[in-house]
Amino acid sequence: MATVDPSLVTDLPMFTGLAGEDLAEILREARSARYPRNSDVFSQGEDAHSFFLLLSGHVRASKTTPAGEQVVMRYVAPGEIFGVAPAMGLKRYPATATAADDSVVLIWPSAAWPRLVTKFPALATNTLQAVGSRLQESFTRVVEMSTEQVEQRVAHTLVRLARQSGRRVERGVEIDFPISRQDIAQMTGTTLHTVSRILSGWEQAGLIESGRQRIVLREPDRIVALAEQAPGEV
Amino acid sequence: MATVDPSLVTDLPMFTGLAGEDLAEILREARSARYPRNSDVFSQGEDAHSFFLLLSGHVRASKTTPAGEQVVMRYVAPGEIFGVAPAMGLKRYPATATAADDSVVLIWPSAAWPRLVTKFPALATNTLQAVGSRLQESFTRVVEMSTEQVEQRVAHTLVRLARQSGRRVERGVEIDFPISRQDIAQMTGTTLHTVSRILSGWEQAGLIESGRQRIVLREPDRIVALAEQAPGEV
DNA sequence: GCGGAAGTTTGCGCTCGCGCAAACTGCCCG
DNA sequence: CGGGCAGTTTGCGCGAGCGCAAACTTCCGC
Repeated sequence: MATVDPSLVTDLPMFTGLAGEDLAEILREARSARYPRNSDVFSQGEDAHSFFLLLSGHVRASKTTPAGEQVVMRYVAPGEIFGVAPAMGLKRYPATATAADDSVVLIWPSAAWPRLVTKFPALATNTLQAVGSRLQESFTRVVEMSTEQVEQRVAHTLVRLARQSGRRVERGVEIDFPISRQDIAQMTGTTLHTVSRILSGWEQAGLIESGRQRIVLREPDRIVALAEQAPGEV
Repeated sequence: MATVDPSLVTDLPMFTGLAGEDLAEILREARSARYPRNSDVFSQGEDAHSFFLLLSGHVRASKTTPAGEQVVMRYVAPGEIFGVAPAMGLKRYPATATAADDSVVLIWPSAAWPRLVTKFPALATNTLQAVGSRLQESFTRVVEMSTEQVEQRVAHTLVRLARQSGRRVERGVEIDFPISRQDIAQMTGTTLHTVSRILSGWEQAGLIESGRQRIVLREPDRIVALAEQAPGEV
């Protein structure tokens, strides 16, 4: 397996303050792998043997409750690290990571973490920032779940997905990976039925255009408005 | 202002791997302050000038939505760090920290962080673990909000508070700081009315004993059972 | 010891969104 | 090209819990 070309990753936030030979040394410890759509990168509860960086594609992180229900925690976009359980002191992965689309990832063995972080303290700082911004996202989600109605939550979720992984398309912004009503339901704490009803409504109103696992925001601004307006205020 | 006695804090997770002169040096950069009950340590949106460690008392971290609603993110227990926005690369505090009870905190100026973390990389690692475990808690909360009914969420919340800040008392476990129905409502995404109804029910059933800003779990095991059982299963 | 403020309890009606059920449609695979 | 499956749409009825309103209780300051 060939070594990873540093030029692919130099500009990522994860490697801020690292370059040249340092970066090359870090990359030498990694291998890359391809995951076809719908395959698992790792599973909840599994021994946290590695940590990852997504090069291309999209990865869905989801948690399963004791009762067997699934909740989607986030979608990982290219350039982001994920499965950093070892750095947070966890022995097992707290969630399952599934390729939402064909994906290529870099993989470091967890055992390399202590050594790398000792030699390159910038890694700890950068990881801390990455984890910190995830904590903010998670807080935002708790706040939304606590205070917003379902329709508003769905709007917020679509806006976030579009910002993070939107692709400009003829008339609007398309979410750049296959995503089902069920997935959105599991991100917003509702049922696929309710999501379907809401999206149908928006499609009628010309706000979006959608199909099987595909959503195009035709009028992003009006979706943003839905996301931000107070519940009663129409 | 006297220097902080290292013996007070040596055993905290935050200072794992640090001792003697190193620890003393870190503490020399801090000052301590006392916050009376209901006073704010810092406010959401304020410039993140400092980061903190709680020595005694309890601090409530809450976020206010644009619409003016409050959501309680967590209660900080003694020994924990909080307000670590600077370490996560934030310029402003994302939440408001209020003393839930008379509290004593250590305060470091944010400006000291880069220097300290460079000189003592263990700080970054320890902070990463602290932030990581908060991320896990936050995820747990998202999952609960997504899949559980209100009664179950309240049960989970009380169990968590009792584990984190419970005090063994004559018959049961008392939550060790003043907490209102309103606070619990803001932690569980419901209204104080609903919380009041639920707690009244539990009090009738002998599961708890409660008063003004005071809750004693009489039968912790049965509350745990409520928290864990599937909604339908009675 | 009194008055008021803060916190808590309780009632009632209504609505959002779930649960259940069934039909529909685009896609993949044989 | 046809069968079947995965994903989606839609209808209908019901119930958890919210919104509003009002009474009650405990605590604190004066």
